[in-house]
Amino acid sequence: MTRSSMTENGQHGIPEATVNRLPVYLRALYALADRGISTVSSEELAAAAGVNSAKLRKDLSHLGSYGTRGVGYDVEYLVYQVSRELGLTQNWPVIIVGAGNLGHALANYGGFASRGFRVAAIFDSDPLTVGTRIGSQAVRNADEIESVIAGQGVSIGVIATPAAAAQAVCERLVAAGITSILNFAPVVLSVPPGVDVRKVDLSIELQILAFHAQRRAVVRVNGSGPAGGAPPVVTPAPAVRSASAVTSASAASTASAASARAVTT
Amino acid sequence: MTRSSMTENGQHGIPEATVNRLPVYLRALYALADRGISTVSSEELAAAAGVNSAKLRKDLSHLGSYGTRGVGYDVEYLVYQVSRELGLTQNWPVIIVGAGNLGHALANYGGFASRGFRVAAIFDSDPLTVGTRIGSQAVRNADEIESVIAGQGVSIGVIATPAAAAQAVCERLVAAGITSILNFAPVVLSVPPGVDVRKVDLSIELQILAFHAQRRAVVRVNGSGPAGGAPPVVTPAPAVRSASAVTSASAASTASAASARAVTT
DNA sequence: ACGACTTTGTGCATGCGTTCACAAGGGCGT
DNA sequence: ACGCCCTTGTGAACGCATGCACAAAGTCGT
Repeated sequence: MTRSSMTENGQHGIPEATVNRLPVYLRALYALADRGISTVSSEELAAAAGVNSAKLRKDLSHLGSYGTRGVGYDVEYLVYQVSRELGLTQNWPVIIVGAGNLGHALANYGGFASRGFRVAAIFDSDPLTVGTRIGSQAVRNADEIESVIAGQGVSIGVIATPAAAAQAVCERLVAAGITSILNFAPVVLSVPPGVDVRKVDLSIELQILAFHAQRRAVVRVNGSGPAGGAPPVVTPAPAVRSASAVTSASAASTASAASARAVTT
Repeated sequence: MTRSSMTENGQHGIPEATVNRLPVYLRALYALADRGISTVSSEELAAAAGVNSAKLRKDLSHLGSYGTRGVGYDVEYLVYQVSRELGLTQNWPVIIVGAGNLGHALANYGGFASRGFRVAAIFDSDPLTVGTRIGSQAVRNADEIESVIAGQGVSIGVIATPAAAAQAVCERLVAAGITSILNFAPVVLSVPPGVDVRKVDLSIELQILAFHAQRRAVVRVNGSGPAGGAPPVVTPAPAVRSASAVTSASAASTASAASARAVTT
């Protein structure tokens, strides 16, 4: 039955930007519920979620009219509605590929299995790592990836491998039926249409922060030096832009010289 | 809000969306350089970065005219220009607060210190953790946060603490002079204006993936059951929307109360 | 019972981001 | 030297997201 009256917004009507915020609202709602608060206004909830109240109301309006005018939203009821919209009323089995530092941390991450997700298995290809225990799980051999996916109906996979292995792992997961991938490896994964990829990348986030930090610093000093705290400037060699030697073969060797100081992963 | 405004395009006209993609381009450029490629067209680079070529050209045009028509971009030169724009020609000291599973993984993360960043220190408040070694660093007592920030001119901090401690740590970092924060704790940090916060949140990413996965599944089955792989449905209690007991304080503890109606997901 | 007050839900305007399509510009072959 | 061809850089149109401002709607006090 279509619960929506207007234009069948049940499936496709929710903007992507709204979907990206729903988990934030959900977390804020859980925090409110834990504090015993049963009703919340859009103003309060927006403050807790760090967004504009009008934006929050518009976001929630895409799910339906779940508020009460003059009062606000019932926390418990809204938790349920948002959870349902996000698909958290089922318990998604998730597999983690890569049991290194990061895979380890992920598997132990409490908030992981808490609401809507459970770690179905964690895999590694290193024979020395296979068999070690992480929390309640034992690290399984990568050979079993396909059977676990098929056997437990897994559709979400987390890639926590080195960058060099990520694309191959990705293709293997997709071939085995995974349609949603969370990628921690610093590479751009290419996937067939219909597969959803989200990436989490520490160094990208740091670089974005660095940009803004530099901008602040330059504005403060007005056009010259870096940050006020005076981190040492280590300007690398700026390549001279020659007008003629574009096709010169020496560029390749200088490129490898530049890459020599760059450690991959 | 804080965007361009002033007509001075010379430095600060770069849109936020572009800044967020520059690190991706930079990584793709490094990968090309490692393969000995010295010149790249916008089409090729865009493919490597997973974006539209027109978007890439417009993004790069905000940095200046660094391409050669009919040829493309010089990889090495563009690496330098993007790096400079991102502020990576200096070596940013970064501190990590929280030496748990995640802080451990972050401190060991190679790509961290490789390009433009170095771990100045990692802190924890647990006396049992303080003093243990992670890579080349020893975990330092949280008491030293302020002195390290001041002494080394640190302006970027990473919060890898439990959620409950994050806000307090954040305020402490800000008070000590940190202006850029990368937050891994699942809370919305509130900071004074002028401080830049980015968040990385595993469970939020998973929930967004779950939304799309559910949408795909529902579309495929057309309105009834969940995914084709048949993950077990564990529908939690839908809260009954009462018209009068809005102010009841018992709601929080009865979050797991039995459902009145079994909603088919 | 009724009016004043509170808060939701939303039309609308504005600004940003994306994409198309093409002119401008430079290299390369002849 | 000259014209063909390739690719960049960008003007312009379009679509999406944001935030304001207000009417609709429901509650609470009297």
